[in-house]
Amino acid sequence: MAEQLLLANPTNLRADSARNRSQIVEVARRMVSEDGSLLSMNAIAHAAGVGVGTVYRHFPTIQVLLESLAADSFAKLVVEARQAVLEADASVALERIIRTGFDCQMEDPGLAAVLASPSFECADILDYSAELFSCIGAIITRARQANVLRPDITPDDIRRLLNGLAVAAKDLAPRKRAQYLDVLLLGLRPESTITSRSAA
Amino acid sequence: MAEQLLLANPTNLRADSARNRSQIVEVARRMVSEDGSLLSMNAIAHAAGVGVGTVYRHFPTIQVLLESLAADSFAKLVVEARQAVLEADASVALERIIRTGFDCQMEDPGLAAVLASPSFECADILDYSAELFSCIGAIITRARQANVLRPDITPDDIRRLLNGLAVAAKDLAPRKRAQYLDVLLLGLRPESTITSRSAA
DNA sequence: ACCTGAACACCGTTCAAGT
DNA sequence: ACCTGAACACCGTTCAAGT
Repeated sequence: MAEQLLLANPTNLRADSARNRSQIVEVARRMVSEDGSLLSMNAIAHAAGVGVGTVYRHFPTIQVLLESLAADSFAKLVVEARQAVLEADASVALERIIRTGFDCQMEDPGLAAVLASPSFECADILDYSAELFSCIGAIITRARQANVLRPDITPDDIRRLLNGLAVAAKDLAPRKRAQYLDVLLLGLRPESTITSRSAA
Repeated sequence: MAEQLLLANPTNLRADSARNRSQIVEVARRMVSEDGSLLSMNAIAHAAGVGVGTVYRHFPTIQVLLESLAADSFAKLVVEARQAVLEADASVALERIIRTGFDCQMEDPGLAAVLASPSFECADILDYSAELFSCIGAIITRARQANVLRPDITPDDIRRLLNGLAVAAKDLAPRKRAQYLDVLLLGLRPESTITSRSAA
């Protein structure tokens, strides 16, 4: 009952198990950063000097592995989202949480992949997601009331649009990325608004 | 020398070859519409009652197969793009070509997949792409001069942003899709503009 | 010319057998 | 408890052998 399934960073592991686990994580992280995207359970096992079954023992599915690799980035995003909620100005809060979501995805493509997945399997990732959505919800409610956001936008819309923007901005220079983010931020403003902003 | 490689709709085929080819296309089209995305060469061959080698003879790679399936949609998009160029008003032309690009991708997810691919393999798809880019280029040049488009946007940006929007809008209701498109259209307008548009 | 399908090197995933 | 790796059912792709 008190057992926690699919925990990304379990504790109380046997010494060799913990060693294997960190080996696997290290190898997988290097593989995704090198190769771009595709990672294979068998290849990971081989590179980590471990049986395939050991990889599956720690990460019963590829989704779990991906979520585990992105857990730290996701936690960081949640921390930043909480700070955005505390922002006094509704418009600033909105821009900040969207900018943060975008930046975090650009820093860690693995996080972008996880945020794009239809559902989560790790318990802590589920928690992070709930927390993030709660922050987004609070901010866009305020933003709507302050008339700095289109009234038809939901937290899920923000998630989807950020995912789409991450796809569009993949492999582009920071300046281009900033332009794309600007396009989204401007487009999210309610209709019939005077937009006059200083160039970056 | 006069031989055309990787043609999507070759002519002058032997009778049985042509029959096989249309069988393969038919099966593949049904598979992508049913299953969503993944299609397997071996599965196609089996479902089409044909050897695997025959599938490879007609479509040397999956990319070629995908491009062949999307060729008609792509041609339609190019026709619409040409009409958008003829639009008198620069702003109307811009909105029209973007809307058309989005709508065509929504109608045929296979076209969206092809438009998202980093490079093309079929000769006619390359032609379509060049033509489409030419249309986009002409329109955004005009749009910039008319001050109805951010000056830093290139044709490739339009392509990327439309791809991203297609990802974001996947599986959503038409009304939501229209909202997302609105967000992009608004966001593409130059800064310091009064935006006052009637609700859809 | 075109077609066939066994064969190859890979996947993800499982599970009896070991320690 | 945990690990191993052969084994299974799949991939994409090739190519000798058939008609």
